[in-house]
Amino acid sequence: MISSPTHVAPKRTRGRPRKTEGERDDGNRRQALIAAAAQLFHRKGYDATSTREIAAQVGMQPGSPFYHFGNKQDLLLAVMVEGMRQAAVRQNAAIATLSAQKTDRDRLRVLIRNQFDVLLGPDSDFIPVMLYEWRSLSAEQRQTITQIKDDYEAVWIPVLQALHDSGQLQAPVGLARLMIFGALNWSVQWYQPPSPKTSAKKNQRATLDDLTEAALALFLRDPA
Amino acid sequence: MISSPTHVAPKRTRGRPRKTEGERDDGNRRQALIAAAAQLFHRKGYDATSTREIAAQVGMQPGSPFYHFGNKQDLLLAVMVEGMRQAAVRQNAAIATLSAQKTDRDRLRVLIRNQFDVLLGPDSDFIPVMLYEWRSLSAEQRQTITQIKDDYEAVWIPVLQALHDSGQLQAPVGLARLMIFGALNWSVQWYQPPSPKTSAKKNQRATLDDLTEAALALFLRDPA
DNA sequence: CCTACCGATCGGTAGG
DNA sequence: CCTACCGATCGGTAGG
Repeated sequence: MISSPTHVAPKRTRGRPRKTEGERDDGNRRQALIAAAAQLFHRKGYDATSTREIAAQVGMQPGSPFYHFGNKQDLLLAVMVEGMRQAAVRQNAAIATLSAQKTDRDRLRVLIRNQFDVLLGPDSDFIPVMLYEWRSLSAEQRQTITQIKDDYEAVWIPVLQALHDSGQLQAPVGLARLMIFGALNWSVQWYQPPSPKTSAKKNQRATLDDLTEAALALFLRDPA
Repeated sequence: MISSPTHVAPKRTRGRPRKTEGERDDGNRRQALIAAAAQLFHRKGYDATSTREIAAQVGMQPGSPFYHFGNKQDLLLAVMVEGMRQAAVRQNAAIATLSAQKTDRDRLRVLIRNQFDVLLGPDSDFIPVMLYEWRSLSAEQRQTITQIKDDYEAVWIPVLQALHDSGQLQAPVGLARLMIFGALNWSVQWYQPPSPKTSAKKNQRATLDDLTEAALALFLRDPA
């Protein structure tokens, strides 16, 4: 076997960060761009973030993101699609763990808790970008996201309907769903996680579990 | 009395729109800039709106807004301050009309209804800009808005506390307030007013009164 | 993916 | 408030 140049095992300590030669590089840089974009779009907003900043964050040159994405808008769409993919995976997993004898209230608890996790937990840059940069998408791109989001939210409908039928949820299901999502999604604007250092102190901030129980207490009545 | 030049009553049909000569012009152009900025910031976002567009909308030259405002950020702040001023005026007026024998539920209804009006009613560009362009303010400007907003929201606290004490509101008052505002504020993202033409038709959209009743049904239990 | 580059736009200013 | 202007930045591209 003729040794190819890639066998030389070059010790590159200079230059941009690159995958070791044997590694499959397929979507790796692309994923890095999406993650960097999500973080910057979340922190500074879409319009206020330059493609140069995103490139710099992953060690690329200013023009290089356009090798992976046709334009800046496509990168924004990729962030949102990736976020919804993760959210749906988590939501499906959370639902799957529910045993049959759980109550509808338990089901809603799981959905709400997962939503807070997606909004405020680790790796939670993607969904806030989707929620707050919707306006920057093209009409066609919005359709794409709308479809994905509708699928995600559809899981909530039967749970809310069951709660409505049993009298635990009084508002019309359609408006209730919109307002509940609003109450949860808005937490991105004000929630600050409890600092681990002062965890023993008195001025503890609310945990995601606290938020979940507060939401349930706010929306649901006791079962009849 | 010597006739001053302003008495000539010049018939200007050319040139930029100007106030008739006798009129006091003090903050008039400034107010026009604020209103135009509010509309454009609401529709396109702060970063995506150029000061040139704002100037054009009120018939000014590209550099002229900077005669009224030191920079673009100051104009954004002015939009928000004006919005909060209007919202506070309306809220105070709404509260003042409440007779003493009204229930706490009635009080909350009035507050929620006013909030929907401020968010979705006529001249409702200002508050959405405040809610969704917060990030674009400087740290100092945020303090200014925070104080005004705290005053506005303070009115809600005793009402929510009373409802909590009587068992109609079960969630902790602090978190309940944040989530209720979230549910209401989020309506900016999805609400579309009923079209007047098809008002007799079947596919009616919700009115602001509908939203208010749905919100009350969602948050409150029947009094004990 | 880098190099080198461009046209367009933008916030803001000097001077009247 | 207009005229005239500037420096900076930005999204994006050609060619390798």
